[in-house]
Amino acid sequence: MAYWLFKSEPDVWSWEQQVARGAEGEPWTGVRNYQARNHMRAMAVGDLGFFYHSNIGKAVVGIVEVIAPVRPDPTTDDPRWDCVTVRALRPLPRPVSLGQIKADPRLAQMLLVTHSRLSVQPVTAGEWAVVCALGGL
DNA sequence: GCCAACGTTGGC
DNA sequence: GCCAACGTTGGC
Repeated sequence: MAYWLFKSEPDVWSWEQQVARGAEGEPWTGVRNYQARNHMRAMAVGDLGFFYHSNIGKAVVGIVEVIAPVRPDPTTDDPRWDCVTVRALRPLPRPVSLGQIKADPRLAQMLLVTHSRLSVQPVTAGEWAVVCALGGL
């Protein structure tokens, strides 16, 4: 199983909205970047991901699970773009801020730090464990 | 609100 | 295939 990080601006799509979708989940649409798309193509059902609030909040706030494999993004006719479906699994008891992540030497290689604009990114097992611990899991 | 980083587009 | 122009992202 692999680990990922999904970025969303909370005034566009927030963790609260994701939670409200429940077990049905929500397609992760709107990705228009090849690298991010390729990461979604590499996902498998059952993979886990962090839900990160960008711009407002700037923190990892929860954990989602990939529940449907990659398919064409229904929000565009452009065949280049795909989406997966994710459902909220659990919130982090304590959201982990970007500041905390940047301050932790164990997380210095996180793509969130080194490639801050990438909206869907892989997370290593080590990084996953550290962020979960910081978040109170 | 600003601006740096960087990805995409399109002319040549 | 190069590269300038342009648009977007996202931290501050």
